[in-house]
Amino acid sequence: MTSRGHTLNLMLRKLESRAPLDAGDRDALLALPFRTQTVEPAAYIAREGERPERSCLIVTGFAYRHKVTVEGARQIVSVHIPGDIVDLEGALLSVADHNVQALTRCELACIPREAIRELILSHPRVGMAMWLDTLIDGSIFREWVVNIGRRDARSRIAHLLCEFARRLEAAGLAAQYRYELPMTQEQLADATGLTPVHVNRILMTLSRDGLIERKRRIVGIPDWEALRRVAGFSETYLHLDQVPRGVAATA
Amino acid sequence: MTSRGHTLNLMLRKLESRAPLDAGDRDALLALPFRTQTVEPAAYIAREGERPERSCLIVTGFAYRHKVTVEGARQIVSVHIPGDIVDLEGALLSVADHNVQALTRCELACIPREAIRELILSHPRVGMAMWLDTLIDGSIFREWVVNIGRRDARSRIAHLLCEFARRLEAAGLAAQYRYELPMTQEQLADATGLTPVHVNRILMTLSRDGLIERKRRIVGIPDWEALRRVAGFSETYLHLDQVPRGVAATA
DNA sequence: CGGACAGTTGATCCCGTTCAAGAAACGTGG
DNA sequence: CCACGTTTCTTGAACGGGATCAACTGTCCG
Repeated sequence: MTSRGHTLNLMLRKLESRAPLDAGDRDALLALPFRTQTVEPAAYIAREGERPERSCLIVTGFAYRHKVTVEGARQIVSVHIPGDIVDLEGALLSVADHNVQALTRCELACIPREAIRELILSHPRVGMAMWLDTLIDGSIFREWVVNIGRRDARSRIAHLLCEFARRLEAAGLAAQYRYELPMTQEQLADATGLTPVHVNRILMTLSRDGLIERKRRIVGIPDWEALRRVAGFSETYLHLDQVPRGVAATA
Repeated sequence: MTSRGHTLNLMLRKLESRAPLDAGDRDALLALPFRTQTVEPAAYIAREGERPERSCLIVTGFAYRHKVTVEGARQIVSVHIPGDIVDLEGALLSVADHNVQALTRCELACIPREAIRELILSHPRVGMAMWLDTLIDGSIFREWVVNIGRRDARSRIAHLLCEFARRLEAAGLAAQYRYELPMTQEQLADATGLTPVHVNRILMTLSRDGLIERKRRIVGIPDWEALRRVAGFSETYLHLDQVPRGVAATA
């Protein structure tokens, strides 16, 4: 009972930050059927080519999405943090076009795709919030295209670290530009389109230049403005400001 | 013949191919207020940082979305063809995170954001179709991240050419792997994260190897299977299976 | 006919890769 | 608690794909 409410509250808060919902929307959302599930690091949450049957809310832990080319090279296309809904595409697309894998041990709340479809048909404001969530996802993908396509290795890695800082902070999981990033350098390489060796060298120089501090996988940013400048980072694309306005909801 | 109904029929057909609509949905969609507009090549359709007030359906012509880094490098993040709805994010996001620019002369049908919001709240199935459209957009972005991050220049360009072939064919704008691609080599470079010079060299070798045929900006693919293999192309990510045949058959 | 822009080609350079090997850190099980 | 295999990180040396710089050749169009 309490755990039920608690778990989906995370999703409710996320969606409400994207678009205003009324009491009926909230109740319907919290009444969604779901199954909690704990997966180990590196476990697959979804596989390319499979027919998805559910969408997952990350309650705790980190996950990432990736694709593998025919030559066997892996590219990570996004990293997800607690509160994110991964595989929302599972609700509407008939076949998964990428893999979702756990980065750390994750607690997930899995919701059957039919339940989501019914919810958005009966409560269009919830659908609107989910759509908005997908739009923001898309915005982040676009920035990743720019990051990988047009920034050199140093800016590229700095940009990734800036993005995590702001997203984790917005989710209440980081403060004062210090956070845990549970990714190996190989995974960072796969996220930035570089090699692990080069990622290592760049991290070294960033540390040496006082732009970041590293203790194991804790990242600290002593001078945000300096790192931001190196990265060419501007957080507009994260749409964190998404103030609920305009879409009138009667509470 | 640019009657009201005719123009929006293109959008109706697009959305109907993504999710089933009923008669009421159709009528409401066709009753959307819109303004047709013709823009010249290179004209801006939307600008980063602006507050979007409308979304645009491309009736004829090509357009692309891009971002510019602080160092001035440009990255094209997507290319759009007739029937595509660009800037659907304009309906929900409060600030545009990228530019949209015309590639050729374009006829657009511009719909005010408020009208779209009202439509999806009153007709959730339409909202669902638009959401699905956004999800497929996202899938294409992911593939671009992989393309730019993990494929070498030759595969990268081959992949882009394969993608255009399939998308244009699905829209009824290409047949037998022959189509017009109204992009300069500089724009191809900006789309693939390469330099114009290198794009030129790669196109040369692709021609020399009989993988493509070029006459001005007409691209022909004499041996689809061969180019597909060079590109490592698999069309799952385009989710064309959700699209019935002949979507753009404006007979 | 001339000016502008797109495409082509050559020469050279450099950022990031590749290959290789050692050093930490991290579990395990004894 | 330590011994030990495994993964991750680190560093060096050499290579190469694509960038850069620069010049030339169409081709379109007024």
